[in-house]
Amino acid sequence: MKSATQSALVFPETLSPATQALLDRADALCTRQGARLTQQRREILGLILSVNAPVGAYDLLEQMKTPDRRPAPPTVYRALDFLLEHGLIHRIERLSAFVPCTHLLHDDHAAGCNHDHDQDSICLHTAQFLICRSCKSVIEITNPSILDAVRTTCREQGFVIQSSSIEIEGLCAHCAAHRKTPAHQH
Amino acid sequence: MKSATQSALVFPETLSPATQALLDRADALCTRQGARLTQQRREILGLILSVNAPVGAYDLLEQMKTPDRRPAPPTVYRALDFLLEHGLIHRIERLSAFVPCTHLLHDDHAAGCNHDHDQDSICLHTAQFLICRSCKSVIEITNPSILDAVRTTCREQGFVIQSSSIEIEGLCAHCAAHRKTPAHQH
DNA sequence: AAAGGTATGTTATATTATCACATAAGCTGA
DNA sequence: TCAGCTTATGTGATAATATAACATACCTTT
Repeated sequence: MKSATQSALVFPETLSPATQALLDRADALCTRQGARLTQQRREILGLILSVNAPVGAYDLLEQMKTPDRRPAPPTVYRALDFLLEHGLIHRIERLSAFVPCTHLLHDDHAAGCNHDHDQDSICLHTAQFLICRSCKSVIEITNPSILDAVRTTCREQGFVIQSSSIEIEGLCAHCAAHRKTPAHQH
Repeated sequence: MKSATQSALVFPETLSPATQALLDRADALCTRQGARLTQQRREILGLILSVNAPVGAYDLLEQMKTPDRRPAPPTVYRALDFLLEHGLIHRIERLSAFVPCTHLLHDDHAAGCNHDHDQDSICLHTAQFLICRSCKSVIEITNPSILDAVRTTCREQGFVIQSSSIEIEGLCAHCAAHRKTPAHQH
């Protein structure tokens, strides 16, 4: 009776060249920030990058096990903390799971900033997620108008943002289209 | 060695008349929705209302214990699920804790709608929280422009919102003012 | 090599949440 | 009223997520 979660995540045997390239990029970003993307952190980021879904800490832990090595939870959590702090991944609160930051994947100016902001130098690295309850997909969106509205409100209140999460659960376009529309109520 | 959390929440011995009034109001709201605010649910909502802070499930559990009665976790979680479904409380994901919905406390039109929305009949009962890391205060804000921005984005994407949470962590105005402003970095 | 910071290993345990199954309580219609 | 249904609760066990505390290793600078 394994204690692993029942989630059917598929981890590839080996990392794709594309993933390797992203890891190299992440490495460069860390270096630029005076931080070290150690082998272990790199491994864990690699696992997160190579699964097309949010991954739980214990999924990672399972995946890291070999006959030789049985890492304990702190190993994973420490790496996750590092990756979070350096803006390489996000935690999705509602799922207690982790995904790569889209900026690492797509942006050209990726993580130009250094992420320990205070005052009103809020960096755009704030995450917004659409979580589909049906197909479990999670997509990260970056909508400046949401962010602006949040910023404005905080400024009005004198509240200093350090981090924020915006998580929207529902049905993605695809799943919504493939369901009989349920009765409306109001 | 109690397993209770170390949080120093203060629960009053008895409920204030104001809290009682809110409970009656909640009761009426439930009735209107064809649901029953049973004695147990009422008790738990009462506890949440009477603490001026987010409360964890196990805090509630501790508080409910008497020499006669040792409720188990499902008792609390079932009541919390009910209260969430009926829009009487919110869960703060980042804290794994619960607070009353401000609409119950303040609004006149409180929870006029019935909360199992689909399609684009998104009800305003969506929560937005400012969480102070220093003093641990949590305030719920209701900013239509944030909500509008979220709604617009979702509509563009074809995403059907079922629920959402917006959680902003940082320093409240008071705490921000009482700190030496730390060095800026960018 | 010594010293100091950073990173990792390891054991134990804390904290949060759910499952599964039994019992009770409230509601409805004959 | 009571049989039968639905809803609510009790109870024991356990799952899933996360951290504390302390030891060891590793890396860099002197």
